[in-house]
Amino acid sequence: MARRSKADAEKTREQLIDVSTRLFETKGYAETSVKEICEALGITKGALFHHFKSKDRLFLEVWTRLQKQMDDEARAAAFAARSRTDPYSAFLAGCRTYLRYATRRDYQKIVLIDGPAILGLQGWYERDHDLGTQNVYAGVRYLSKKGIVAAHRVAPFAVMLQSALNGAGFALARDEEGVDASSIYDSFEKMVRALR
Amino acid sequence: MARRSKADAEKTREQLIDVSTRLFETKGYAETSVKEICEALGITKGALFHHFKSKDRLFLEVWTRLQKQMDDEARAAAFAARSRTDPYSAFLAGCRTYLRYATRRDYQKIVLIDGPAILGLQGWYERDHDLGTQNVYAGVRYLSKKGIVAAHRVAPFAVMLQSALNGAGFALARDEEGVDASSIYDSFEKMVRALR
DNA sequence: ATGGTATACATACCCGCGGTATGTTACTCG
DNA sequence: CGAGTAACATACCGCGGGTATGTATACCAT
Repeated sequence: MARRSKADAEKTREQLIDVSTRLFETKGYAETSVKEICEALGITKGALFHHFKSKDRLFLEVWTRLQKQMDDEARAAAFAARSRTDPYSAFLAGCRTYLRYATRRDYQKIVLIDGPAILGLQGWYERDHDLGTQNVYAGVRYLSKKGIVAAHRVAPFAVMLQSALNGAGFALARDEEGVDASSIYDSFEKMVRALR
Repeated sequence: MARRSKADAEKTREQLIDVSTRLFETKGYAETSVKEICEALGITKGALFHHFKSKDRLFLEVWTRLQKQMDDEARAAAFAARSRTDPYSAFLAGCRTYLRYATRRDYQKIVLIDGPAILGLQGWYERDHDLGTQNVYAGVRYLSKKGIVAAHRVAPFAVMLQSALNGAGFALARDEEGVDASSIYDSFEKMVRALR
C-alpha cells in the first residue's frame, strides 16, 4: 500500500502545494479543510501532517512559491528592460510585471488577501520584505541615485507605489468602471514620472 | 438572573461590539473564540448568538462601526478644510485623516487585514465602496472638475492614491526605516500635486 | 544479502470550535 | 393583568485542526 521512495515523497509534497494553491485560490484558506485537500489527492491527513506540521505552514509554502515566482519574473523583466536612455524603463517594467500578478486571482487571494490575515501583521512584512517589497524599493533607490528622486522620499515613495499597484490590481480584477489595464498603466507611469 | 429590558439589551449588544473590537484588534478574528468574547462580558454564547446570527455578522458590525467612524471624520475634515484658494486643501485634509486611521492598529487589523479575508473579495469592496473608497473618489473627481486631473485618470488615480495611503499607514505603524509621518505626508502631497 | 533504521504514509482518536435546539424568566403591551 | 415575546442560559452536535500510534517499505551500512 505504502509507496515511499524519496522521489515519491517529493512528488506528493509538490502535489499538496499544487492542490492547496488551487483550493486556497478558489475557496479561500479558512473555507478549505485539510480533509478536502487530502481527498483531492487520494491520501490521508497523516500524510499531509507528515510533510507540513500545520495547515498554516502549508499555506506559508504556497505563499512563498507564488511570491518567488513573482519576484523572479519582476526581477527578470526589470533587468531585460534596463536602458541607457530612459532611467525609468527598468523600474516601470518591473512594476508592470508586478501589476500583472496583482490582477491574478491566485495572487490576490493568497498573497494579498489571506496572506496578511494568516501570517500576521509583521510576519507578512518580514517575509514579504525579501520578496515583494524589495524590488520596488530597489527601483526607487535607483531613481534616487540618478538624481530623480530626493533621498528622503525614497522610502515613502517605494511603499506608496507598491501599495498603489496592489490597489490597481484589485480594481482591474473587479472591472471597476473607468479602470482598465491601459488607463491604469498610463496613470501609474504619469505618477512615477511626475516624482522629480 | 435574566435581565432583559430593551435598554439592557441594547447595552449588551454594544458591549459585545466593544469587546469584540478589542479582541479582534489584539488577537485577530480567527484566534478569538466566541466563548472568549462572552466570558469577557460574563454572558453565555446563547446571548451572543441571540444578538448576532453568526460570528461573521458580529465581525461585520465591528467592521462597519469602525469604517463609519473613519468616514465621518474624513468627510468632516475635508469639509472643514475646503478653501477658495487651494483646490487641493479639502482633498488633502481628507487624506490626512484617512492616513491617521490607516496607522491605527485597530483599523489595520480589522478593516485592512482581517476585513478582506472574512468579507471576501467583492464583499469587502461592495461595503467599502459606500464608506472608504467613496471619499477619495469624490476628492479626485473634484480635482478633475477643477481641470487639474484628466477625466480618464480619475478612477485610476483614486484607487491608487487610496491604496497608497494604506501602504503608508502600514509602513508608519511598523516604523519602517526612512519613513515617518512628516516624510510620508510630504511625499504624498508631492505626488498629488504632481498629477496635473 | 541482510538486518536495522528511518521514512512515508494510514488509522484512530481527542479537544475545542461555531452553531443550534430548547428551555426559562421577566419585561412589555394590548 | 394575562398572553406573548424578547433576552438571555443550558445542553448538545458535527466538524475542524492536530496528535499519537501503527505499519510497511525504501535505504544504507556492514
